[in-house]
Amino acid sequence: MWPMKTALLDILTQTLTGLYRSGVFSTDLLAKGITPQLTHTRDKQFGDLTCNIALLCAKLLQQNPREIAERIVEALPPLPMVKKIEIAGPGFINFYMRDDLSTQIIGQILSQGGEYGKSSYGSLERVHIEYVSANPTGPLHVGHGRGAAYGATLANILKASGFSVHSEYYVNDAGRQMDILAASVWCRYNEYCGESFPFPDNAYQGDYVKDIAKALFAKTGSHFQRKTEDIMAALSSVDKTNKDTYIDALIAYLKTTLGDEHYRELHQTGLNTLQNDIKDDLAQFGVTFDKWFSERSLADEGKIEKSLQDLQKTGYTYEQAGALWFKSTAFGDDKDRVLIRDNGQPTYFASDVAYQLDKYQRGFTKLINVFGADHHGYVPRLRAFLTALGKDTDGSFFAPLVQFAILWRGDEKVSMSTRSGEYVTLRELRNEVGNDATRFFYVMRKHEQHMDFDLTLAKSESNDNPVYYIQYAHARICSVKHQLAEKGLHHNVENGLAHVNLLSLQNEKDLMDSLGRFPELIILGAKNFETHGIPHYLRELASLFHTYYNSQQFLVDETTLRDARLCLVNAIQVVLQNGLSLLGVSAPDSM
RNA sequence: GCGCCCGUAGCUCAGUUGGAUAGAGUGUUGGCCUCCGAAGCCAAAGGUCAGAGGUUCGAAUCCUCUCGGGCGCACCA
Repeated sequence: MWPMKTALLDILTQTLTGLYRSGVFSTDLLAKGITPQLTHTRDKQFGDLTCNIALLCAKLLQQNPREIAERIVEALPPLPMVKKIEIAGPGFINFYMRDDLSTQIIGQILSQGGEYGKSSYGSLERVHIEYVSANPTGPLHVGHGRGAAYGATLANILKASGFSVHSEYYVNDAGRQMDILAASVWCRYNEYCGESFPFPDNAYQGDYVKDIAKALFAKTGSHFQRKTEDIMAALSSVDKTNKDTYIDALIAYLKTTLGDEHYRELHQTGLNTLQNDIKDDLAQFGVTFDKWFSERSLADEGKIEKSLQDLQKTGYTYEQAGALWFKSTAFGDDKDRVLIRDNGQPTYFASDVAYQLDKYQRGFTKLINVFGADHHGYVPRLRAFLTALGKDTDGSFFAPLVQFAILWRGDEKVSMSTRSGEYVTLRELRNEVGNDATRFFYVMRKHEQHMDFDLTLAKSESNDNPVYYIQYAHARICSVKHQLAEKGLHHNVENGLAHVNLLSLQNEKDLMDSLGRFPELIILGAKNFETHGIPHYLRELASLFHTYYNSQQFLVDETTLRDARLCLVNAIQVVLQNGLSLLGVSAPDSM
């Protein structure tokens, strides 16, 4: 159906131009930005495809919409794919497509197989997609999981739509949070050595910190140990009621007492352990990246300095109180932002400026930054500097926000706090619910929609999860094929394809219609950066199949009808597989 | 206080970018296995699209306000 639809749309567009040139229409609609649109009808009494262009331009042309529709229909060239055209209601133009058109889709799907659904819509445009990018200061939690599932699925959708996609995880391996992690590891390590120095409130509380400390001790012995009284003495002048200054003082003390080399080793141990853990976790979740991009490498390679120079050339920077500021308010941000702190250290924002510019310099023409919704306040300042540097003038920068998955344990909301270490990890969720259900569940909701994730329901009644419904349809198809072989029968595909016209039941027509919509569904997802259309579509397709299965026997005695039905069933299987594959969900033969 | 996201069936969510009678799942009620897998199918019931204005041929969708929920507002990342 899809190639026909675009072809018909082209013809409609040409017809409108023709009507303007020949003076029938007083206005060039296309020049006014009014373009025809073809949509699938919800009700078959209105045909297969419908166009509302006459209604849209009625005011502009100062004509009755039905009259306009008539002019358009009269001007259309002969359309071999169309059975009937009707003008209905206030002025809709309804197209009834030829019946054999929809049956052709079966042959197309069977010949394309795993390629069916893919298109060249993206024209191999180079897209950079960054997602997850969680700080390596602890294991991924269920909030990160949603971003991971969304980003990976979106990347798949973009690839299938003909974009050249490069995916990246930005590793925040520099900055204060990593120092706090290092300090946290060291405190646990020192405890392990037998010291009784109190663990700071705002250090990372999770048990994984203890594991890292233990491993560090096993590897290095008590080399990093410091006596409690020595630490107390060193920190005696620090205000212990202010958590932030206290932990910063502790970090400064560690850097001094351990020396550069050993501090780096401590720092690196925490980083490596957690990053590997995250990498492993995501790989098991079916989420992999083309590149893990190190924040620290930007500073090491002088890219921060370079991009700040570029930014300074724009004139939108200034110095105040010893710090370098970016005048982001000139571009709609709430307040100006610090680039270089008064202590000479670049901020996270400065790194990100360099990172985003680096993406452009690597030749990407479309940048997608998947953010957690709690970072939405960060987007205006990113847009601000891109605007200042003349990037994103063509709307090449996107920042889809993924809302939180709010966890519920029965009626109780699960509180999430990274610092306190009280949160459900992605790994726990995967182990209890399963990868398939987890991935499916995450992307079946619109990414900007808040999502309720009821753990007790997901765990105790996982059979109710819609992913099983779809997988069951696939397993049933496999089972039918198994039965076919057991009965000693053979599926003659050629014969079936030659007689797809036998598939004339309403249910069969609905199925073919649905199969034909798959490619444009993927493009729609790529256009809007939306993943939830695929799960909804697959559920609907599975539902149509289950209805079909219950109402008709596939393995009938009439060879030709059987061959034709099995062709349809095979086509359904292909689309189920292709669709599930986009979601990173398996299509099991049996369950 | 300011900004962003959201409010659709008892619950969880779709709604083809402003179109024709607002749809699914789940839950409730009642049916369907001598038959390719009952993790399935069929049917019934369930709505002032949070509320009030406005824009127009036409609004769940767009603009304003009100109410309610979530999240942000660092020289943290």
